[in-house]
Amino acid sequence: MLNETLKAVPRECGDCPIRHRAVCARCEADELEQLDRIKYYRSFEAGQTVIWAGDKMDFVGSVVTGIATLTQAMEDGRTQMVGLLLPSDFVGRPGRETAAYDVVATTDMVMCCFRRKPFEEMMAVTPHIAQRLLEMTLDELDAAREWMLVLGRKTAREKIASLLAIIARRNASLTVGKTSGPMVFDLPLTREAMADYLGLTLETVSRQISALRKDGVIVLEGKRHVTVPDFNRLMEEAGDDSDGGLLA
Amino acid sequence: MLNETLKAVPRECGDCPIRHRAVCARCEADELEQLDRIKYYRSFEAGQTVIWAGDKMDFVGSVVTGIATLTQAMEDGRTQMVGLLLPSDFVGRPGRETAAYDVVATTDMVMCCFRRKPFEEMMAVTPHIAQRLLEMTLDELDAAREWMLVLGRKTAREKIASLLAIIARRNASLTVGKTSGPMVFDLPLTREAMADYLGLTLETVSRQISALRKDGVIVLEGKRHVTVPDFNRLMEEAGDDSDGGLLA
DNA sequence: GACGATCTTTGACGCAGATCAACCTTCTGG
DNA sequence: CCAGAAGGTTGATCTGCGTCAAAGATCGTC
Repeated sequence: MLNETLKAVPRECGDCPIRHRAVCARCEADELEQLDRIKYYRSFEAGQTVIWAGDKMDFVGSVVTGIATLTQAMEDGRTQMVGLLLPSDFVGRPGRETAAYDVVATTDMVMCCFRRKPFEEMMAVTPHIAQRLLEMTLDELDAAREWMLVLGRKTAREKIASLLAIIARRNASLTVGKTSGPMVFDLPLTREAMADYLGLTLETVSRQISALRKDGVIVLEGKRHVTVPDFNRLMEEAGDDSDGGLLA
Repeated sequence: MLNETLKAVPRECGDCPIRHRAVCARCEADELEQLDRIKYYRSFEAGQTVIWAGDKMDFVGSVVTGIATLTQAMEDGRTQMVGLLLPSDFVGRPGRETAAYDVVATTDMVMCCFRRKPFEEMMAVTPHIAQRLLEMTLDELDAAREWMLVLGRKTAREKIASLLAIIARRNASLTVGKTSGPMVFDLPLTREAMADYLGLTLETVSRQISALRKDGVIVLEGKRHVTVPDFNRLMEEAGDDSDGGLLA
């Protein structure tokens, strides 16, 4: 059965939490109105599959709240996460009929969906949307390339530290101010999902998290609640130069 | 000193080999004329660095002929290739001042460059360019995600087979027709560059290529000239499903 | 309050691939 | 012709992480 969050769906663009970051960020009032006509909200529960790779996909959309993952699987069951979708991230590709990846909600999630055909038509005549989508896609490409370095060249410990740094930094970007001092956040992923993200096994993930805890790089309360007393220390463990990669 | 190829630079858009595939693919005659005013050709010799990560970059452009690589390096020297630039591929990011990655020519190469500022201005008023760039960026993102599966989850043998399959398929897409029968091509990369592409050491690359040769998956003449007698066999070795990923 | 389900941790062991090292081939330049 | 550099191959050994296995923690359900 649906919980409270899931039922509180219908919204106006005016008070949308991702209004200024999503694909519609640059739209004017009249453009929002047009979008409004082709949009609808969908809710997903944690663990629910949004779409399977290969399925027909007749919508595109934005994550409004919650987190989803993009994963690719081999026939023998090996899987690799290829995208982590946070609020404001875009799902689907204009001009493509079928989904290229499995999309799974890892937390309860709300999406703002647009019917694909009308969205494509609108994109063709609304530069604001295409421009914003280009910008977002370029950012994603940068993130994917950063991730390729992690997958290809980093040790297990560095991989875990990199993931923690990415999550910590993202949370910091939401919590304005608070430049220094310990960072605190909850891991939105299971150990298995982290393993799929990093190209590791869940056992190795568990071991390396334990090791980082033992070495004082992080403090754990329960399995998911993390405190990072010294972010620079974490960055060193991740093998990144101190200034830090500046991906969104 | 420059060789013949390098000196044969100046061209007209009319007889440009990448006219229909590059960022200018959708441009009309008048738009080409505009582009012509801000464009210039640059030649690079094999091994030459086009730009270093972090350097100021006041142009963007397309690879016309030859091959370049995009690589990312860690402080301790570990490097990961994050992009392989073939003719028609775009270099640089509108709106970004500095290069994010090292770009190195691996063969003699010619680029068609545009001064960045005028190009950005033109993009803002020329939907054809922005649309084509979006399309190309989405394709690159797909390729990057395919690559993430390779880096994160495939064995050394599968990685090599995957790389060979990608190169073979690309060559096939240029050589029209010829649907079946053995595929023949030259490796555009050294063993070390392949290692950087695949997150391996050059020794492992060498060993796995030897193993694939011994098992009859490929036939080698010299170090670089490869024949693939049975492409489906190669795909199996790559761990991909037989239909084959359909990235450009 | 016992049960199963899901997630997590930890240990023992083995192997794929890294590391270290030697040597071969090809090419360029003096 | 020889020297040196660059690219490549192959062998011996080491090790980080995967694999297999067992058990703890937390949760919701009957």
